Amino acid sequence: MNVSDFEQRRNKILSVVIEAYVASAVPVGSELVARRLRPSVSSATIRNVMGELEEAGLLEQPHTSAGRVPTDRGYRLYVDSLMDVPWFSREQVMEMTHRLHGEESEVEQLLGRAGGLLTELAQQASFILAPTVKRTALRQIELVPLGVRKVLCVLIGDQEETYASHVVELIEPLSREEVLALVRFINTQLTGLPYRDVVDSLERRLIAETDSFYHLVKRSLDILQHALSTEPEERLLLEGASYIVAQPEFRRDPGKAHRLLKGLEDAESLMEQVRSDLTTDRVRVRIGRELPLAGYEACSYVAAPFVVEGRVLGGVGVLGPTRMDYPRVSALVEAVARSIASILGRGPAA
Amino acid sequence: MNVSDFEQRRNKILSVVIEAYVASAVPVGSELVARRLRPSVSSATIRNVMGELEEAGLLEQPHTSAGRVPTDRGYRLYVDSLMDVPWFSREQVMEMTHRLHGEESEVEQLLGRAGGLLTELAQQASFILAPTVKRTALRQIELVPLGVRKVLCVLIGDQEETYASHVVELIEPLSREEVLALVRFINTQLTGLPYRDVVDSLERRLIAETDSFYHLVKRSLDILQHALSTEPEERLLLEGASYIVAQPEFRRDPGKAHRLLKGLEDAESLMEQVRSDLTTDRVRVRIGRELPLAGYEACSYVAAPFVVEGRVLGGVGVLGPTRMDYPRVSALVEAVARSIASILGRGPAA
DNA sequence: TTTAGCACTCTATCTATACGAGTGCTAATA
DNA sequence: TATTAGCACTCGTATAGATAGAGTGCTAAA
Repeated sequence: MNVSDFEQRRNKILSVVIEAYVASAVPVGSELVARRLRPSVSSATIRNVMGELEEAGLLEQPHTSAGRVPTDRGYRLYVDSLMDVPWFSREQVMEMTHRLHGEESEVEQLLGRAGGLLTELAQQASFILAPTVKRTALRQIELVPLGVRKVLCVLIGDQEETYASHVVELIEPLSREEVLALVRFINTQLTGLPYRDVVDSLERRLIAETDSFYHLVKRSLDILQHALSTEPEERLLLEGASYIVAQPEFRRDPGKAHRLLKGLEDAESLMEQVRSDLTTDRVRVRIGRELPLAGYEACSYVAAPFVVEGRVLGGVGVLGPTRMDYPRVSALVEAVARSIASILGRGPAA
Repeated sequence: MNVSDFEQRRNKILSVVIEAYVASAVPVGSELVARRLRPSVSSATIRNVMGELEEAGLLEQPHTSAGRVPTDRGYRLYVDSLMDVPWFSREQVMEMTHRLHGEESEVEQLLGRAGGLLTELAQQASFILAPTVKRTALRQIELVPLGVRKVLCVLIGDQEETYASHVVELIEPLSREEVLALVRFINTQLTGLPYRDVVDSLERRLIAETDSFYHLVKRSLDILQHALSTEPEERLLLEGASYIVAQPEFRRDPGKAHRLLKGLEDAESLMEQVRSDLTTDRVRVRIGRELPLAGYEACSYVAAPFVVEGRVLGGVGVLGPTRMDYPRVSALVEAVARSIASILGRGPAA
């Protein structure tokens, strides 16, 4: 038996342990692994190998006389090189896409359905990182006067259906004519500018200009600054928190569940993490301690971006205990992300 | 001792039991009650009275040799006639109002802060029933063309800062001129109409009219129908789900927690319930089985509407186990509701 | 009417014990 | 040299019995 054969068997055994543990949530013993292994081997041999796997830091024992449980590193190896991600059939993908199309074709509703679908199919909590105007570029704005000192500022982004409205209170009254002038000014001078840079750009102009534009720039700045300051960079739609509590690991230790839910309440930090993970067009898996967020100690997520015309518009993901069916969930998350991308890409619900 | 004295003592004892149980989450025995009672009585007497209270269905024993626990009916009597709701000092109210005012003055942010405040002070989950355009009357609409067959429909309500935007896909292209005509038509012909009636009204006109208006009515109907169909009647902002899991009753029985979180996911039914409870300007308390919602078996909520100029704009509430500090939570919920109302009433953040 | 006293009930806790799952090691085996 | 049968050992879990303690309801006396 050469080295490669050795490796292969080790890996196979690791996979069996992980898959059995994922299915049962109970530490896996050598006997069970031996029974599952294709070329029949004795449990004693398995024990030796499992000992090695433990020394390698891929498995661990809850206590001396228990079976083995995968470590974060064990899952990592499995996810990176061992698991095979199932393929969904054309029909299944069609079915999913069909379910994502629904009565209402707005992006908001589409993402809501996607969350529901993920949660239902994965039987886990799911999250969706939804695009907001603020990450796009200014395509158009509209001002709707609501009173002399109050105006609704409608921001429209250059990507599919990104828009937002914000009420802005003004110190100085704003006349009808001024509104028209402002809209014209902004829609001619600032289009194409990323929303994030709009305020900076206006501030710079304010310093430079002293001419007749000054007033326009000043007022635009006032309004856009306020409108943009209340607009979040992203939104996180979370669904299926109840599934967290239902998992055996969290039932056994309600404190763990509490900490996770507590952590989830600070959506900000999860968003940050997910965003930084979704820069490429790939499924990302974060396992246990790889997630440096308070409360997520025993959790993993699988996330994938939806990419339209080369741009990452947002992402979807499934969140659960480290004991997660990574192959299945990965396939699921990727399929849903692709479905969303294809729906968004093809524009209006066909 | 006359009948009234009897009653008074019974009630006093019920109150003591409830307050002790709320504080400790442990069944309350006669000894403890005797020690707390002002005019010193023996535990034997208390036992007799507690026996009566049990017969009356206000207390119950988890098992023969345990102390007593309040029933839903016991809490109900306590809430209706026995508890005294604490008063917040002027300073405390100011402090709260101050915390509700924040950097951002939009209603959305205000309500978000209110939820955070409630959750933090009550150490329980809180919810907020937020007003939407759909429950107000049409004050103005604006149409922003996003493409030849796509338009952003901005709905503005006749109440403080109620508005919404929806993208509407059109079958037929829409020209600039048509947009102007439509906006003019809607903003002159339909203002003041409750949004709920807008579609009906247009449909009736569609049947009646065959003249030149027909086209306008038809297209308005198309757009408004789509825009309104995706607009919810209400929104429910839920916060502090983690506190639910932290409560001892739910820690002991994770299944209960799971059922409640599951129930919470269907925000629709909770909204319905809360809305129907908040028709008057009063704090409403729902105790245990009085909430006919699946999953809420061992839960109560305390809710209060925020009322501006005689109209119920929305509501706030605290949700937790039936073992809740009703006096404190009631005071809290009412104070927050009033604060919100006063901020909304006085218009822009003063 | 109240209360001291007491027997009774039931749970929670502890201990002891047995059980069994799973391990690691050793020695025999192919 | 790799594998495996065998076995002693460990340790968690399940079971049962004993104990303590909290709280009750009842009775009889004050």
